[in-house]
Amino acid sequence: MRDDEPRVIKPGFHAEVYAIVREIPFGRVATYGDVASALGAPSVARQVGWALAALREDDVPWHRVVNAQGRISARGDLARATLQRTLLEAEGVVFDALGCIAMSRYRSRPRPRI
DNA sequence: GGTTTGACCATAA
DNA sequence: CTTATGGCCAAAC
Repeated sequence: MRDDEPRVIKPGFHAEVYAIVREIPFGRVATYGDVASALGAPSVARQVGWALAALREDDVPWHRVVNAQGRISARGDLARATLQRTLLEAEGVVFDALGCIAMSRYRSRPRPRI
């Protein structure tokens, strides 16, 4: 094990986040706020993003999580943003000319975990 | 311990 | 359209 990288020793919050994200159906998306709400804390959207940024597992469909505008939020990481879009399109999710997803169609409300 | 940061959100200008 | 601001809270430093 390497300890030169941030690693989750004792998954607490992130484990919950990952559990929610894993529940998002194929071809559907959820917002950071939706995931946060499913955790019972609508205001922890930032931490959801933080948790996904720290994600190192490959069994979590992180690409199905977008921001409230239906756009990809990868900040400076362009490679990740491109990958996310590619993965979503592979699931049949369509982006418009502005790079937005029609949330009214694809949005999925995660089942509350509380 | 306090401070900073962040894949957010809503609102205002 | 862009930029700014306040709020939120976990993790990293």
